[in-house]
Amino acid sequence: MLDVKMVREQPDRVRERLASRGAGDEARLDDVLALDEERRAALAEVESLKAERNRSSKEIGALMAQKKLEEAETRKQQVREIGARIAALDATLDGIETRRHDLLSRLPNLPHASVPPGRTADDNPVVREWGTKAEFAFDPLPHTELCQRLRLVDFERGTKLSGSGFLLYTGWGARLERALIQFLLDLHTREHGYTEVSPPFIIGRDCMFGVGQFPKFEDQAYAVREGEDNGSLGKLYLLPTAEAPVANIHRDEILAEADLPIRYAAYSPCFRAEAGAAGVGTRGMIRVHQFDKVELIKIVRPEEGYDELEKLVANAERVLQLLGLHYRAVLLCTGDMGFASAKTYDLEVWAPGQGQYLEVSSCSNCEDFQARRMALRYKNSEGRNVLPHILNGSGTALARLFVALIETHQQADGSIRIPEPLQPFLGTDVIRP
RNA sequence: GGAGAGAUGGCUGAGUGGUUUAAAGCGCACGCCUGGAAAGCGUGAGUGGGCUUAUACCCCACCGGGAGUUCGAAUCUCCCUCUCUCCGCCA
Repeated sequence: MLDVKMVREQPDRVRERLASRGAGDEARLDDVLALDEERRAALAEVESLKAERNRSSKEIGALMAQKKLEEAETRKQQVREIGARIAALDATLDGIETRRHDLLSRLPNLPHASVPPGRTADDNPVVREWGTKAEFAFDPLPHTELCQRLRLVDFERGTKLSGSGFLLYTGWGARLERALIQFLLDLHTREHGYTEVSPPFIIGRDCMFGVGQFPKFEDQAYAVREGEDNGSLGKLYLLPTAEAPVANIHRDEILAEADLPIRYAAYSPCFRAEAGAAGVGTRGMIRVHQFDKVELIKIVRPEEGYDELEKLVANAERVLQLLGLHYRAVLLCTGDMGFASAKTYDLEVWAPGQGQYLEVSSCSNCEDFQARRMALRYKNSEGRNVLPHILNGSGTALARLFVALIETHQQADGSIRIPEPLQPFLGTDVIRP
């Protein structure tokens, strides 16, 4: 959520930054400003009436103590009228505040000044490349073929169980998935200084609102029904990313400055309805309704936000380097960024069997956008409450990493060579048919 | 799932309709005292919003959340959530 005071004081800058996203959000800015103005006018009026009522009620108490009952009755009648006006104004004010909050909560974050202008993913500059595209003396197979030959994933039966977009990992495939999760968690906790947390996979609305998933992207979430028909549908949701619960761990708290920076690493499955994306790139494991991910979350002082973002990206890149996977880092342009983010790097790993790069990590600094939504603050050395920057990054998403891994390290005999750092976790150096 | 008890500031805990602008204690910060400390004494200290150059003053709201009664609600009524104890069920 944007700071209303900032919107009020720098409307032109806010308008320009919103416009740079190219989603037309700046069109709603005038409504926000008008509602804000209305709110403050109504607030001034109702507050002065309340002050008057408070004074009068106190006087009535004094009159009654002095047994001046008739005078007290007269005053009561007067205050009753004030009360009626307050009730009416409060109702008006409530409507204004609801509309203002709703509008404001649907406005995306402002892109940081260092974010390149652009409209689509084609405008994202590549900021870094590591390794080179794997060369093969044979025709590399796509992961779907590899999975079937090595019995790593049973696509048909996954679909039988839960519909398209759900995977049944089998044998070495299931074991590889588990090994990757453990490899990632150990890497980030032992070498990168993150504290491991394991959050609930079913979460409340407040978590979804806090990170900016709700109210705008409600149709993307799976809602959970508790029991048969007790009306609880919609209160709880399957998490779309561990970012949602983990970033909210300290919601509605005032941390000490010494608590920062906070760094969490969390494994979770991620559930995404992908409404409207049916039939687009749905083959195999590239786009699915459920995938595993290790997510990294940081809560830091604003002055350290962007240094921490660079470190976060480096932590995610380390994963791909250790697994010997060629990748590139791109900086998302203004038009391609997510709702809550002020600046985002994506890591795209090369998948030889696909002949394309796959997004396996997205690392963002959301600045204070989420902290404001969830009322997360820390007390600084001057005793003021400050909104920290909240960062999130995939470290990394698994189904696609799995794809890049087996496609990159496939060998002529149909086996998969396992990169050395992963071998202790999997218990083998090669997966054979 | 059933029965009971409870939710007040950083913590403990008083307050059951009006000087409560929420007592008191502990803890905290600063000052005095001291060679230094402890003790003692004094002062201060919550969150959000409005006004404002202001993190000054003043005003509004906040005693788990929401609705209601009243001139006036921490206090009375209703609903919800959560915590604790006991019972049942259960990986």
